[in-house]
This record gives sequence, structure tokens and C-alpha cells, in this order.
Amino acid sequence: MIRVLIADDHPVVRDGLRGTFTAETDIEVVGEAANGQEVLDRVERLGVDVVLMDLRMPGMSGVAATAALARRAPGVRVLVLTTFDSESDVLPAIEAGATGYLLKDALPDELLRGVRAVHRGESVLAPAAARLLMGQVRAPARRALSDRELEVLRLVAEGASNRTAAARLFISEASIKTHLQHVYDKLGVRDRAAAVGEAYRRGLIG
Amino acid sequence: MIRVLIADDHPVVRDGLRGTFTAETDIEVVGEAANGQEVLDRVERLGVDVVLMDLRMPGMSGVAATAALARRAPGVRVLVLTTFDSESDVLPAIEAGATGYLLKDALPDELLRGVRAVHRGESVLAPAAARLLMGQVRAPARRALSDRELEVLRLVAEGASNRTAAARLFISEASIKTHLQHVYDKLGVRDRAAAVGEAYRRGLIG
DNA sequence: ACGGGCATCCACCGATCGGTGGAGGGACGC
DNA sequence: GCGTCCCTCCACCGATCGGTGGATGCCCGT
Repeated sequence: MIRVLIADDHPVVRDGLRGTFTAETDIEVVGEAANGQEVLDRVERLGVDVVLMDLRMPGMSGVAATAALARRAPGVRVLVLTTFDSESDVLPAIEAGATGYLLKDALPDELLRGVRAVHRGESVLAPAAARLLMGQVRAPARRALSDRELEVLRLVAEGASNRTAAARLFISEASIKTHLQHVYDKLGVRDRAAAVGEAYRRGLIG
Repeated sequence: MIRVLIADDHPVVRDGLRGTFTAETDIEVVGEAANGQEVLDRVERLGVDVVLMDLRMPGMSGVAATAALARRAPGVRVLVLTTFDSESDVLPAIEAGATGYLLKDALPDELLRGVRAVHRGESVLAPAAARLLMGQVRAPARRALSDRELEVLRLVAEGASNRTAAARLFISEASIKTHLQHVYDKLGVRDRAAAVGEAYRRGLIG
């Protein structure tokens, strides 16, 4: 039996969700919460396996509640269930420790499968959220510099200005600037000197 | 007994030098040479301790002969004896392995002391040559960065702007700029990115 | 066929930097 | 005491750079 807590500040939504699980024999809704503080409260008292968490709640937000749960009750899985697939929500929620992220327009069947999946510890992501997450996660991951970018960076490390680098590679100064902008993005720096330093530290050049 | 070889393409000069040593009981002129090739020849045959070397000779120059001696007969001391204290001669001669560098207008007494000194392995330099050497050697020779300069450079390598570097070191932006100018001078570069690159290449940081 | 990465190019703008020529004080060696 | 280096600070200027928001074409993988 999977013990579920429904966290949403709208009673109507809570009722709707509760209804989704009534027919299921392996899932039991053991409680509800209208804000983050209540979530922590109920989890502590009721013995919860999975929290269906809305992110937008008054008082303590769903993200904050998720983060608090990750620390205090790491065994409890959080399945974020929210209206928007806004990028401003997905990443913080995942970082806070959510195991799944679904949209409220998910079909009841998807929701059931989602609950069972996160209960098993599997990650569940709405397609839109998944794509966004991949993109965001791939960004901090060290994207390799392209050959051209590395070429430009080497010249810069030797003292070339944008102009002279352009002359040496037979391309325009504008292209050098673009390449360098990409290098800055990929290395997480904001100027050429830092890019050179970071490149040496990472062993990209030298 | 110090065995001396006189190398100069002018017979008159050779005679003059030879005369300088005739009265000396501890110095013996064992031969003469008119060019570099002859120097190598005589040294090989005669058992020479000190070569009085003119730099301007037809054929193999005195510098080349000095370099050859350093490899083939490292025990033989070379005392350069030339007319000009031109900077173009001093450095190559020293680098080639000359033990001393005197001008031909040196007093006979100075010359005698010079021969005895280089025979003991001591360096002998005409004052003008000495000053020039110090200057020349100190300039291209990698002048070390001061502690402060290195500190600033490290911050720059991490991406600090002049302003933020100033804030971190609790000094003014103007001082940062001055330090960096000195760094550029010492490393032979013209901008912060190249300075960072050069510093990594030289192992000053990283 | 579409998206994604790559490489190339453009214009505009403010911010920053590099270059120059100073200045003064403190430390050290001669 | 004098020279030299180091560290600090100032003002002015032109040059360069970084940021933004585009655009095009190519190639690749699906």
C-alpha cells in the first residue's frame, strides 16, 4: 500500500486528486495539506510514502517544503504536480529533491503510473519538463569547446586581440567575438583573461 | 706557469700583447692564432690554459671559437680582449662561455691580473662591459614578479576585473592597473589574457 | 523535415582596459 | 645619503572588449 499525501492550496484540486485514487487498491490517500508547513506536519505524523506537491502554495512554497523533506525525511518521495511547466520551477524543484515532475493536465492514468513509479524511486518527468531539464542540466555540464573555439582561445592566450585573431584565422572580427562569447558561456567566465585561466586549469590548452 | 694563446688577426696587436707578458715569470705565450680555426688547432696541440681572444677575426669568429672551446676543451679559459664594448659583443661572448671580457685599452697591469684571474676561474669584466652585462642580463632575464603583482595576476586569471581585484585587495583600481602594467612589462605581453597565458606557461601560477 | 550544434557575419552600446606620464613613501643595500 | 625596487595613487585618452539581439548557411541525427 502506497501512502499518499496531497499538498495543494485549492480544495477543489485536492478533491479531484483524491478521487483519482479511490478506486486503486494499492494506493491510499492518508492526508492533505494546504501549504508547505502543513506538509511537514502531516508527513511527520502520518507515515507518508509519496507527496503530491503543488509548487504554488501560500506560506512555505512547495520547493521549500520539498527541500525540507529531503533533509528531514529522505525516504519520502515527492512528485511535483503543478499547472505550469515554467522553467523557473522545474530546476529548483529537481534540485530540492523532487523525484517526479508532472503537469496537472496529466491523464489520471499517467498520474497513477507516476505515483507508483516515484514510489519505486524512479524519476518521472513530463515531456516538457524532461526536455527543459536536459537542456539545463547539460549547460552546467562541461560542454566541450568546438575546434574553432579552442583555436580562437589559444590565440587569445598568446596575446592576440580580436582583430589579430581574426586576421590569423581569415575570418571577421565579429566571428571572433561570437566564438569568444560561446567560450565564455561554456567555461562559465566573463572575460578573455578568465577564459585563458580556466582553460589552463581544465587542461584544455597548455 | 700559465700557458697563454694569443688570438688576433692583427700581427701588430699580437706582438704588443706578447710583449706584455715577456717579463712575467708565471706566464708563457705558447702560440698565436689569426682566426677561430687556428685557435682550435693550436689549443689542441699546444696545451693551453688561457686564450686571449679577439672577437673580430676573419673566418671563424671569436665567439664561435669560444663556443667551440667550451664544448671541446672546457678546461681552457677564454679571456675576450676586444676593441669595442659594444653591447652586441658582450652578451654572445659570455653566453658562448668566455670567462673574462676586457677592452684592448686596458693597462698592461690590468691585463696581467686578468689573465691570472681567469686562470683561477674567476670572472673578469671591464667596468663598461660589467654594467652592460648586468643591464642586459637583468632585462631579458625573466624578472620575477613581485608578490603583489602575482597576487593581482592570480585574481585576473580567475576573472576579476580591475575593480573587483582592487576591492579584494583593499587598494585602488589605479594600483591594480599599475601592477598589471608592470606584469605586462615583465612578461613581455600587452594584455591580461596574454599575461595569464604566459604565467601558466612559465609555471608562475597554476 | 525539424531541431540542434556549429561557423560565419552584422550593428549598436556602455564598460573596461591599456598607454602614458606622472607622484610619494617605505625598505634595502652600498 | 643615494639609487633601486616595491607599493600605492592620480588623470586623461583612445582602443578594445563584452553584451545583446539578431541573421545566414551547413551538417547531422532522428
